[in-house]
Amino acid sequence: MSEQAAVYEHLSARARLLAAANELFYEEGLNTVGIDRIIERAGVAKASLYNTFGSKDALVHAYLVGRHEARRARIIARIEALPSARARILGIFDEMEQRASEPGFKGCAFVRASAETREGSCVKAVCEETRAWLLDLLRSLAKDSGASDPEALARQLMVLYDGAAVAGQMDGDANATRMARAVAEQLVPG
Amino acid sequence: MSEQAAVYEHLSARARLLAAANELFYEEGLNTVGIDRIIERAGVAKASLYNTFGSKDALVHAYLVGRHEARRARIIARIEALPSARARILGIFDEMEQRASEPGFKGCAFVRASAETREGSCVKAVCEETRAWLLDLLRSLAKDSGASDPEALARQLMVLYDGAAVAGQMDGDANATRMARAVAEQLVPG
DNA sequence: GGTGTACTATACAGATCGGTCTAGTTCCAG
DNA sequence: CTGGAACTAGACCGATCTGTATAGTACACC
Repeated sequence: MSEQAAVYEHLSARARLLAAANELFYEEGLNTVGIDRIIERAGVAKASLYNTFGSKDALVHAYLVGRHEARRARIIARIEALPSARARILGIFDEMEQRASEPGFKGCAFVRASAETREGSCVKAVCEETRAWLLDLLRSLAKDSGASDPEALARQLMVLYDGAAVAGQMDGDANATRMARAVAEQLVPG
Repeated sequence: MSEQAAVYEHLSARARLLAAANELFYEEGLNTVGIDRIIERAGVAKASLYNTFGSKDALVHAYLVGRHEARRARIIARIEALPSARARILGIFDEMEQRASEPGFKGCAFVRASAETREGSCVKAVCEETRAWLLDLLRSLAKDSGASDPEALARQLMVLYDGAAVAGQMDGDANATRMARAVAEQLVPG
């Protein structure tokens, strides 16, 4: 068992594999990281990976589903107590700023994943799901905010959100998220 | 020579390799596409690739440098005749909208490339170069536009630009570029 | 005609890829 | 005590990867 693997000591093989995939796939890319690197970091036998997930593709899928659920949970936890639609919208950007400030932030996992998969991949479906969820949330909040054109506002906020993540990925700082938030403040009424 | 390769008929081996790399790397990713696929589409012998570029990494680098120069040329050609800083800023978004409307648009090549390379790669340098160029351009235009805080405006426009490209990549339409342009219209004075 | 350059075709090397298989260990439940 | 589930270690498979080496072709220039 590697040094890295010791961190996951008490977890099941499945959880350890997901934790390792979560780090390696996100940091270095789906195709750059091989099965061997993952099982080494997870401290798990190769047979366990194939018993649990069946294939690398399935592990990739599980990794992305986990990312989607984690982000959803973080955003909801962040904004649920906020008093207004406007505050909740800005809270979404605050949540990203927090993540972008942490070391190891590399942008949106779904954008990264979709950059290295062909058209018909199962990755695409998860990406669409998570984007649809976020757009729905923004649309709902835009409506509640009293915007004159909630649909357009939601899409503009989505562009800002995506742009902040990419700029964070490429430039390695959280400044872009503050810029995006500043623009959002101007766009959202109230 | 494959069917695809016939397109590049009159070009040198170097140009054909770059053209093939430009399609395949962009569409499917740096690590997904192997040398064999590239030389097949280029209709070129493997030895020619290694005589010309020396390694796959060097081909990747040349591909990205070509992308950078092509984009710079397109943007400059698009905005040079425009009458004001404001028009030139919006022209940058118009240029992207045009590209995003073409079939096969998959977002920013540099974002895609950086999503599948480790930290210390030579890809990083080209990405920084092209981003620095665009940010400089936006900063200069923001200053000329008479904005009260040109630096902040430039960075906000950069977020919008990045976001538009990503949304185009993920959603497969040019609508996001129009949304980004609409926000830019609000931000730039005049 | 002869020489060099640019190129092609293809076999090959060594590493690594995803994935399978066997054999053995640990440990809890009946 | 026994059986089964969960897991480990590692050999192994065929395919594919980047890169090299060999041998030969087409053509321009002197």
